[in-house]
Amino acid sequence: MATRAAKSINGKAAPQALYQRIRADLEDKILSGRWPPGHRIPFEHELVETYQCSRMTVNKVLSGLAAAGIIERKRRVGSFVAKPVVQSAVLHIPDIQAEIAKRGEAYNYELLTRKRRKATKDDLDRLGMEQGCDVLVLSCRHIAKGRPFAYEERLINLDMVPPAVEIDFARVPPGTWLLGHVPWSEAEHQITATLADDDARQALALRKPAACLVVERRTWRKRKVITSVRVTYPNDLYRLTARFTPAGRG
Amino acid sequence: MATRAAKSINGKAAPQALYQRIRADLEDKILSGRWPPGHRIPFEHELVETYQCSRMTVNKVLSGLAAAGIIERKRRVGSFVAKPVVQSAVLHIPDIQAEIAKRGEAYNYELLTRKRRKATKDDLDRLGMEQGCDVLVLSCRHIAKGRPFAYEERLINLDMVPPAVEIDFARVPPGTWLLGHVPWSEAEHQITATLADDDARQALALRKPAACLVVERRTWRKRKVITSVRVTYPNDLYRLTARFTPAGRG
DNA sequence: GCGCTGATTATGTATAGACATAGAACGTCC
DNA sequence: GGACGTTCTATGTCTATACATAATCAGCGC
Repeated sequence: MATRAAKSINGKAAPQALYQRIRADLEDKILSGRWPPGHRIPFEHELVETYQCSRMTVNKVLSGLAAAGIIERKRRVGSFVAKPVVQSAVLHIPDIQAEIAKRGEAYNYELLTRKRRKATKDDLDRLGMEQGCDVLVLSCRHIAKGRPFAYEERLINLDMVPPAVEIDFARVPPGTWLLGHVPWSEAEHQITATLADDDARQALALRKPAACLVVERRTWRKRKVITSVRVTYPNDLYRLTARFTPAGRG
Repeated sequence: MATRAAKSINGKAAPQALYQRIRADLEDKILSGRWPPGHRIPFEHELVETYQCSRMTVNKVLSGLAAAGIIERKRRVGSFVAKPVVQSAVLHIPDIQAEIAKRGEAYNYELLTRKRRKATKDDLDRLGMEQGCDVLVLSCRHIAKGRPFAYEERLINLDMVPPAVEIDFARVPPGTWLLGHVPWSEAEHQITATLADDDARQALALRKPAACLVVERRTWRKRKVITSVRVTYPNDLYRLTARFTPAGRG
């Protein structure tokens, strides 16, 4: 079993070490959604059978996945795909609905516009894509204590998230739905301060120009963009906090 | 060697598993600064001697530390304490000087005020501390291409960083110096958009009120605050980006 | 039905031994 | 001196085995 070199598992390029290939294999099953959150991972002894290696090796893989928060393990019970993290401990720009609820304020949400179209050049720009795709274009606003709290403009890549077209986003905010249903592997935020543009000013019911915090986020799965969103917060209503520890030092 | 239970290494509470205690022990040596960046970690076989365990066990510890970015390992060479991350891959609010240099723009820096004092109530508030301490109070501005780029107000906890009092911050920006000389274990950012206050407006040479991005950061080592800084960027000159991947999914 | 007990089982931790491999150090040859 | 192989060694990976431990489950007595 110690022979290195090729021995491809399911036909993809072999990284090198056996345990890395096993890990890549399992991660792929999970991140691709084939094994959804809550799905039971085969027992260690089954994986030993599957990959024809020792238990120590699959144990190393599973321990690593658990440490990375991708799976959860319970003694005597088994290992399961972890629920997607609603809110990364790292960057606290979560689901706006949950955010407001946590503060104990009344939450309200309104879908302003919804359009499905082939991506325009501008859409592709915002998504950071080259190739065309179908997109769902949404704008909405979030209301806390009766006051407009955030204005959200979102693009969803329908090629990556076909089910999104079926969802009634007049009832459930797109961010909430996406967080709960679409696994992602990478995210990028850009944060700027600007004076609200006309759309935003209208949606936020701002009389005169005001400083706003603008958060633009793009989310990927496997190097393909899932969604791009720009959220505009009036200056006095939002405060973004990010707290972290250099990897693993907690 | 398989006897669990106590067996305290260096007299601190034993987490439980041997490899966890070894890890805690090494991490402590590193984060406390006793083993500074670049310091050579004992060879695996030496650690085996020290902790009286098998090489697999110390290997697991060292691999973990390497995965967490706390140490770097090189075959045939050894393991070394990693250089402090100048710029976390996670939150990109780095050294302003380096930032501007990377853009290839002319950089200039001016110390505006410097004061040493017993922390006032307000200072303690900004540091998030209860207990009094000595602080160094600095304000300065960063200039790119001849134009004020950022206004920085900083507090340094001199109890945590005594050498700071010796440094000539008219020559080297405090952020640059601190990043290079003081290890930290945790940081928190708060980001808001506001209209520049008077101090900031003057320092940034803004004629009229303008939307500014305000980044407040506090940095800790071992639960004690090292420094607190508030940086104000005129709206059109700065864009904060944060890119990340849920732990370990790279 | 209820609560206790003990068996079962998957994971958690640790071991010793083995071979692979990258890269530094050293020596050799031209 | 500089371009080469060779050796040496610390880390990288893997195995087979062992025992610990937590949680579940079945069986028992009442």
